[in-house]
Amino acid sequence: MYDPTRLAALVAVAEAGSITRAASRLGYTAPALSQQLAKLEREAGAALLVRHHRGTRLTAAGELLAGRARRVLDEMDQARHELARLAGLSGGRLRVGTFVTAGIHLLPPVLTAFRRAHPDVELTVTDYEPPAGVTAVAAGDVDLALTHAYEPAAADPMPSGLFSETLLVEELVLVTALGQMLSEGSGPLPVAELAGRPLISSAPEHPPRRGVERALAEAGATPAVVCESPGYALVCALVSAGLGVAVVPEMVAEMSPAPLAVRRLEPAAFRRTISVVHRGDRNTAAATTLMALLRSGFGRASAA
Amino acid sequence: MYDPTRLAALVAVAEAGSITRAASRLGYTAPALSQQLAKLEREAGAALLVRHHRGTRLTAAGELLAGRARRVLDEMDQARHELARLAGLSGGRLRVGTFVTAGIHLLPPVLTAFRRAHPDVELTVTDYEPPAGVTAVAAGDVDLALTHAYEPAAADPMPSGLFSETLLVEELVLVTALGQMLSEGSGPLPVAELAGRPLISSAPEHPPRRGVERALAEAGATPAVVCESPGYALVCALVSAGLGVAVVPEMVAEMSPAPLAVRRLEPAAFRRTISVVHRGDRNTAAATTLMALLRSGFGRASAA
DNA sequence: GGTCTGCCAAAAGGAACACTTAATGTACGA
DNA sequence: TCGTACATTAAGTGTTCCTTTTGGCAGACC
Repeated sequence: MYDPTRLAALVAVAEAGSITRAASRLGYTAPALSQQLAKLEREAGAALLVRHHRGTRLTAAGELLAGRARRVLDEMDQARHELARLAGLSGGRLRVGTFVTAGIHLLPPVLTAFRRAHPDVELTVTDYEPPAGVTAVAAGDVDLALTHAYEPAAADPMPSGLFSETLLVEELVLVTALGQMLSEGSGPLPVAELAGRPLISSAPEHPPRRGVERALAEAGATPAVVCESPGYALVCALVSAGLGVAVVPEMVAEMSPAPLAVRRLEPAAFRRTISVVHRGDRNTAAATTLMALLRSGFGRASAA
Repeated sequence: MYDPTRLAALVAVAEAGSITRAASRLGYTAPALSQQLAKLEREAGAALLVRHHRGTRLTAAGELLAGRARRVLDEMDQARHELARLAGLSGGRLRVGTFVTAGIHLLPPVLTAFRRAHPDVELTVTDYEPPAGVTAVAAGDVDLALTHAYEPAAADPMPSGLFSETLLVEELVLVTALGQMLSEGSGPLPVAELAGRPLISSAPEHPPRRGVERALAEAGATPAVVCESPGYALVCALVSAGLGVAVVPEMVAEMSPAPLAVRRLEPAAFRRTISVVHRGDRNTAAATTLMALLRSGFGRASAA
């Protein structure tokens, strides 16, 4: 059972004439390819390459295996195309709406997987802050959209003909600058402890988070800075710089490029739900496929 | 690029009718196969399997991919056979002589690799304690033989028509029962410290180790038990039981099933060289191939 | 002759992957 | 209601693979 990646490496060397060139053409470093080819030679039980001082050629055995390799790679390519055609995806397009955070942290691996399986589907990603995503699906501007809803808050009803499926529920956690963690212990922090703390908040009248901001105000947190920017990049940067604390989704806290200290809150009253809005029976095949990937993809994300 | 192992799993499920049966037929557990198939489905971007309550069937997409998979696996099989034929190995045989320790610790992974590449070569492994291995190659009883030579000792000259290639040089180290390590420190132990220690030794007149035993006697070690058994399994067992200390090859000390404390000696005068004895130009193709595997295989063994 | 350049290989460290066992879920038949 | 058969989920462990760094080697060039 030869690893097709290694077979592709062999073919690439045959065509490029050197390991280094083949590696850069495939997007690897030269040592990586050298190791893989050495393993392939061991597995094949024969010398496949002749190392020249001006490149690398294939031996007779190498040419033979490269020939079979081309056929193997061809079969796999055909399989991919056939599967795409069977799924009715070939040549179609897929338009995804997403809010900023999901677009940064969640969507990329899923879209990568989709693209690998269906390279000829035209992909479009558009940024919509909720509830604009729902509107976009309703208007037919996108095939599906990722949205979020915060608790405590009232859930907006779905327009008729649209459906919402929950992908992930995550807690909101407290983030502070490193070394500024409030009080002792590592367990959940009572919300009351936020009283008097300078709070970096989203716009209080920003619909999705309205309930959260009000609850924080009731706990006695002191508004320090109000961020009007979509997403949490700015909030995290300000918190990391020591301007105050903030309550953000767990995923944001963990993936933040700025260093942050993270702490859960008690009681765990703050949550956000990430959902995908779609058209149900009227979904395109591409949309259905992406939704399947979203489901398993988010399963992995929550496990990590 | 579909992993051929996963493709084989899909074919196996198609033929077995259930994941559990396919798994046991392939030598895996059911969860392993289930996970691999789930990944294949994600990669393919389509549902391949229909989970019944009485087994698992393939969907149309699954059947399609399974068909391509059969062809891919076929190509790989053909490639293997062609490579074997090209190497002149098909239907041949390979007889290997080895001393006990190498047969236990070094040869198995190399033979496994050889067998995978050339399943139709008839393999024979025979146990020869040096210098009988050289004689066996000279007599044509085996195609090649692994032998060892200890230092200090005189190297026997090769009979004409035979050649010896060094594969590995390893130090001899001191082993004791756990908790009985002599003196302090973790650096190399001066040989003089062995004076008066009870020594588990190989037969003093056993040719390969004669020089080693004599040097240990000169250092003042007290013979406690003399082992006449080939290999070091018995020596290690006695040492581990606390009957005395011993000086054994590093590889033996590290791979011993009985728990042992290991310490290097100073000066590092004791070594053994593991070589392969062969016929040079008159080697069979199979022998040449195995020697290539031995070279890279021992490279890995020394790295581990 | 000495230096530079291009190419390949070895070593070490970190991230990802695949396997295992154990536990959970689900439909069917007695 | 229980027992069986099948599949999945979860958690832990070992291996694999890729990257960076380093070293060696042959020809080109000054």
